[in-house]
Amino acid sequence: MNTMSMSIAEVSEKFKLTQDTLRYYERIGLIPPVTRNKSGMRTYTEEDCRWVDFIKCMRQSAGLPVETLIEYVTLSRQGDATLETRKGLLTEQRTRLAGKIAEMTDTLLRLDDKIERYEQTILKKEQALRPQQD
Amino acid sequence: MNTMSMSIAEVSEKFKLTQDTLRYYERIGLIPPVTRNKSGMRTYTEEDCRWVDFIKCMRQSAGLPVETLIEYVTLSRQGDATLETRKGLLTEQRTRLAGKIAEMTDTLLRLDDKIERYEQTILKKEQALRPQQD
DNA sequence: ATATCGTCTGGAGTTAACTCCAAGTCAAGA
DNA sequence: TCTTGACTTGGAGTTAACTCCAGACGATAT
Repeated sequence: MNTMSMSIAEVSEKFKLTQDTLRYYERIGLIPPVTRNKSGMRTYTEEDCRWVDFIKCMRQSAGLPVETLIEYVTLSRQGDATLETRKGLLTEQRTRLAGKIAEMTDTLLRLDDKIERYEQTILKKEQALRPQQD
Repeated sequence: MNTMSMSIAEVSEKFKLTQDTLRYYERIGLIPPVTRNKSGMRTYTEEDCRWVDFIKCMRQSAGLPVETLIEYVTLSRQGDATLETRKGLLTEQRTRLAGKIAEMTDTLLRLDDKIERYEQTILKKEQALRPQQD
């Protein structure tokens, strides 16, 4: 079921995060408290899912530390007074991320170079092994 | 001193890795054994430094796990017979890295979007606070 | 000769981020 | 009513990658 609300098993499946990780994230305040049913079980609303998605993305792709994200979530729960602060936080992380991407792009070129040199070396080896042909 | 060989203090300074990390990397085989002087101290040759530089780059920028790099270094020390294997290993990591960069670029756009929305929200708030001025 | 400094080693300790587990609750089916 | 299965909690355990430390050694300065 996608509309209304999802069990922890469904959310785990959908976002490829273990149930343990989902509970852990909530426990440490990395995502806001998830909606519960009368027997205390988590029933993720769409809003809850958006948080899971956002946090997963910021952790796994952007690589932001858990602590920074807890700070962001805490600010969010304090309402409009923290809008500027939150924007500042995201902007700073955006800058970091852009820097990291640039650095990784350099590294990619360096790797390409190294691989290219391997190709040359291997080619030379092969030629040395059949000196009489062609 | 840059030509000939450098002490661990100099290498640490140059590559911004602590002496402990340099010794650790060598101990676990992440860089090949470093040249020593008669009293047993490390005296990094240019070749040693190139290893440090490469490994630092692959760890910190490409984010390759230590284990993978140990494998690469081990292969390197086995000579030309492992050229193909090493090239394959690097090629695989290149693909991973390219994927990661693509993913992070998506995330960057997503962050930009979110920041943009913050800007809109903040602007609206400001307008609401001074209703009489045009 | 002695003190200081930079370095050495082996091993223990730390940190971040999960990951696992035991014991308990709740709802549904046999 | 009993069992089964999905879920709950608090807390302990794990993993990767360092990071720190104590005790020893060798070269140089006093």
